[in-house]
Amino acid sequence: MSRRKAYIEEEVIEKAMYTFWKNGYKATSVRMLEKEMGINQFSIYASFKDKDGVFLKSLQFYKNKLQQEVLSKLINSQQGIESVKKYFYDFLEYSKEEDEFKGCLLTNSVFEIEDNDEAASEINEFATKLRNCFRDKLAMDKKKTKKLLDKQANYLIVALQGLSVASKMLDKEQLDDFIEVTFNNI
Amino acid sequence: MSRRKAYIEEEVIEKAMYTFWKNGYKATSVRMLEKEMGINQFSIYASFKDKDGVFLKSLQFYKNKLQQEVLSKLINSQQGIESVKKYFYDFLEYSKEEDEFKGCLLTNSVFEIEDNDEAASEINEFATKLRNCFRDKLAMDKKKTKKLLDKQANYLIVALQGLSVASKMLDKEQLDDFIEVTFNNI
DNA sequence: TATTTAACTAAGCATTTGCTTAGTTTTAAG
DNA sequence: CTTAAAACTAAGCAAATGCTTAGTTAAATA
Repeated sequence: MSRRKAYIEEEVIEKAMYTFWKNGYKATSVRMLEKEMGINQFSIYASFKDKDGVFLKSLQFYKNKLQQEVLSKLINSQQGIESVKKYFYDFLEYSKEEDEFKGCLLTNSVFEIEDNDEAASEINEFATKLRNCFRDKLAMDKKKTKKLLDKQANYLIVALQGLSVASKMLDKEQLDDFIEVTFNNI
Repeated sequence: MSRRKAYIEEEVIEKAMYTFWKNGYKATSVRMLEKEMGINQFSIYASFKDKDGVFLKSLQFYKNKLQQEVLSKLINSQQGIESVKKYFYDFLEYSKEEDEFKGCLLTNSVFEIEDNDEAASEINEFATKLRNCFRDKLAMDKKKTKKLLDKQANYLIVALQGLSVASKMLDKEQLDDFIEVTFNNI
């Protein structure tokens, strides 16, 4: 009855995601998205409503990818805290492209989502999932009080955010050192 | 011979700094600066050349303020690592205004300065100064190898960046916990 | 007091922003 | 083959962006 879409939404969202990841939300214009996604502005608005809609889908795409390629391996691992340490390294690998560190799209976006509650929810949701996972892993190793588990899980989350920011400025060795010290007393 | 300026540059830069701190570089328009600084656009351009010029001066103002109100007290303290821990708390106090946490202007700006080398230098300069200070404090407490001092000083820098990001999302208690665990590790 | 220099005001410039609309092409059902 | 619904193209909209310019006012010096 009607014409078919000439693009696959998930494919163009992946391209949008990389554009947002590279430049940030505000520095990415709809013209840039048009170019990078390879579709007309009209199609962008028809498929995703507005720029915020594209951004939200991009965050979700990133989140799912990070979930599948990094977090799920951590969750499925039988190891305790050592596998969280490995998560940190895997995340660092994941967060660079052609040796250009770009940090974590979710963490970077914390600075850009003041007027976008849905995006903020996406970010908090992943942080919570990660925190719970860290908590479980911490619980595997030693007997710890509930309070200490919470404290150390939060600590790991914030450390990861620091690592995300720092990956924009520091070299690999310095980041390695950070991870090592982070896990010394946990 | 000529008319006097109706404003003091340092005073209007302080106002600009708070505007950038609150909104970030890209989300701050020259019209907003005009309003917040209380002077005409022409005066902004006459005094500071362009928007980047205002931003750079704002970063320098922030840096000097942080230096005087937080870092210098750390440097002058006779205590060792405990005073670094206190620096973290002082920084958190410094980084909020009317209970609205805003993180660290320098750290926040890491995401906004891709085309501004001078601004990047300002940020790196302060990080280096801080790292050296941390290094000195760490050296006071115990005998440590040079390599370990470097490692732990870097660790504290990255932890501080994490704290800056996290201060936008977490509550006071969680941030307290982070600081506590951070210093268990060194 | 007259002159000269710089600081001011406010209007306006070209460009870019997010988004829309008018009109055309594709597709599948009737 | 006709029809109708949706996907396309490209031009264009109002508003916002960073920055400039033409013209006015203030003040220190001669």
